[in-house]
Formats: sequence, structure tokens, C-alpha cells
Amino acid sequence: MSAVPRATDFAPLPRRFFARGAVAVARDLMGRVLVHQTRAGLCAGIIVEAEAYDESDPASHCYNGPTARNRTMYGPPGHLYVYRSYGVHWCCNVVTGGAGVGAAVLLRAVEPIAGLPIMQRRRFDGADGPLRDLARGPGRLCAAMGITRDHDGVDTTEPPLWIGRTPGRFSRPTLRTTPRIGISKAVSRPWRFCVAGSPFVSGPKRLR
DNA sequence: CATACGATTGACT
DNA sequence: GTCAATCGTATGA
Repeated sequence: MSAVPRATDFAPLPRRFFARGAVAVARDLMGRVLVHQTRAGLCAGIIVEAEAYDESDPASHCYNGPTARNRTMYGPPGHLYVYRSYGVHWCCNVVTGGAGVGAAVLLRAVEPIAGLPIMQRRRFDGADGPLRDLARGPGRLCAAMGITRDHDGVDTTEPPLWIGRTPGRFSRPTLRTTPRIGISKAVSRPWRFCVAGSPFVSGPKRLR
């Protein structure tokens, strides 16, 4: 990779990557790259934490069937499902499985690798903040990457907002599997995955 | 219509 | 460790 990462460094993952079960996709997303090209410039981060949600899952937005909010989750795989959390933050998921299946993977944290000044601006309003906290947590991730409700339904298999391959040879990171964070149902399902030991992973230290 | 509650974060004790 | 912010969505009268 060149010193300054370019959009072409991150070849989009094909749709078939996402056309599988949410748990399998969540695992395989570790070490991939979330990329967003905007007028402000190019931002990218290595995905280091994600959680799986599916239809048979009491903790999922799809557990009670299709609604106006979750309709994107029933659409084609590889598209982005964005929802508002606590009336304050945006959270983004990648839709998985076939069309008609309500499943997705919540992106919870990335390690920033491109466009760091842009992310700093979005997150800390220009002030300096800890690099580690730039995109650590689902709400922070969306803030740093410039993802909002406007991106609900966008296709992440092509620019300007996509999930790409890590430049160079991909070596699968060492994964840690834990229960999901912040839910009150199905609390023991081990459907959260993160890069073991990464400081860019959210949640309590014991879950890293 | 009323109301309870978050797939969170940041400020504060 | 505790707690408020803030509002879309779901649920029930």
C-alpha cells in the first residue's frame, strides 16, 4: 500500500460474501475494511468488532417481523441498515443472507487507517481526541465515518460507501468470541466477534 | 393518544 | 461506579 491510501487500495467484497448466515459474515468481517469516499475525502478503518443478529433472535430488530424501521434488513445482502440509537446516535449494520431474510451484522468498531483528520473533525469538532476512541463503539463508528440515516439501504459492494479487502495479503486476525453488548434478551448468545487484544475494540476490557 | 424503552455515549461521583 | 440526554419505534388504551 502506498503511504497515502487510495480508494482503489480496497477492492469491494462481492455480494456473495454477505449472502450467508449473519454469524459467519460477522466472523469473516474481522480485518476487512470499511471505506467511505465523500467530498471531505477518503476515510477507512479496519473492522475489529461486530455482532450478528438474525430473525430467530429475540435481541434482533427483526424478531417480530418486518416494520418500517427494519425493512432494509429484509432486502438484498450487502446493503447497509442504519438505525437511530437512544434518540442520539446512528448505528450501522450490513445486511446478510438472502433477500427476504431479516438478518444483519452490527459494525461496532474500526481501527482508523485513512482520513484520520476528517474523522477527528467529525467526532471531536476539530479538537484533538484519543485516536483509540475515534471509532470505538457503534455510535462513534458512524460519527467518525460520516454514516447517517441517509445511508440506510445503500449498497456496500461499491463506492462511495463500501466494505473492501485489506491491501496486500490478508491474514486472518486472531478472533475473540463473546456475548453481545448492550442487549437485554438472548444475552448469552456468543454472537459478538472482535480482534483479540485490539485497543480499538469497544466494551469492557474483559471482553476484548 | 400515552407511554415505555432502547444493538449508546459522555459527563460526573 | 452512576446517570441524563433525546427521539423514533413499539405497544397498549
